[in-house]
Amino acid sequence: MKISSKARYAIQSMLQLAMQVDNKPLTLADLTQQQNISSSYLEQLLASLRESKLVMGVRGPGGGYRIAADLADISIADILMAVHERHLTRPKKSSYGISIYNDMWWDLSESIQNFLSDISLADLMDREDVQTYLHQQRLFKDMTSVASQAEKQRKRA
Amino acid sequence: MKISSKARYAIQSMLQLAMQVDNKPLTLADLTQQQNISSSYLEQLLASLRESKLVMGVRGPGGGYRIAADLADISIADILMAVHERHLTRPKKSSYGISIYNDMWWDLSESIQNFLSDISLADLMDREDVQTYLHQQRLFKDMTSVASQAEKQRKRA
DNA sequence: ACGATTCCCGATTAAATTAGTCAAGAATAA
DNA sequence: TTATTCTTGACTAATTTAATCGGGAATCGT
Repeated sequence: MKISSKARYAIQSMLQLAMQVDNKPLTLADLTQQQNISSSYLEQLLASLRESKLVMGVRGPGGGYRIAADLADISIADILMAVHERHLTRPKKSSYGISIYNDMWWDLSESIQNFLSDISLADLMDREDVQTYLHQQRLFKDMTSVASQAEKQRKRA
Repeated sequence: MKISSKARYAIQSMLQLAMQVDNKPLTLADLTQQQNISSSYLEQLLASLRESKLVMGVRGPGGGYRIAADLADISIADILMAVHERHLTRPKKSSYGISIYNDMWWDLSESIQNFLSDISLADLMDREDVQTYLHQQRLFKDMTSVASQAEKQRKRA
């Protein structure tokens, strides 16, 4: 099965953002480093994600992009729709003469849609290795925050 | 969710073929009439489907295309793979340094793949309205075959 | 064997989408 | 204020999708 690389970039970016401890922003540069893609192109994709209110941009030093909604409320379908706009919708039943093949097609297409709508970012993160990874990140963050506290103490003295 | 129109054409064609009573061949012209698409383009898609052994061509008058396997053995994933070749495969775990985002991506991608592999043409046809339609087609065919028998009788006399 | 039908094959072109690049501007933290 | 970082828009290149054309090969009915 081929999924467009556009979709892959978008989803991978969302995953990276989703995994940030405390939803701390990631810069475009941060995001681009993981995937090998030009930053200006990824920027365009992020713009789409922003328009769809899936991420938000934070300007200035320390800024970047962060997730703009609850992880359980963002589905794979949402992400795909955000980046490849222009999605067709099922014609009204009334438009007469629509063939049975057409009906079958739309049914299929809707079940794919539903499947993808059922997978949230939260679901994807609910895996053992991911959780372990996140746990480590948090530990690391605590350590460094303790260290910086100590540092401030030291300077003050 | 956007599915490429290439995929849509392929799936719709397969559906049309699948619904033929007695797997009687449909010509390119028959297939193109339902969808609005150029016949030469559809021909290219059918060539891919043929290479993947999903359909077979029958030349000469009365010929056309017909399904080349059991309907229960042809999945949506098979059809998609046939028309957009060039499908990536998950990198070996050994290639070191592969990120956790990458793992998550491939897991997702595999679950989509599995989902699509689980939907066969037979499944899609297992719907009440489709069955009713097929039933009517068969009745019609019986009627006309009886009529043509009668016709032959008449000529012979 | 002939003629009509229909798939088969290759090359070529056009349109659409995806991917990448560049440059100037606006917000913000330190 | 200055460095950082997103924002915006326009433009180009590469790739994929869609369409077109022409001739060839198999097969059916007569």
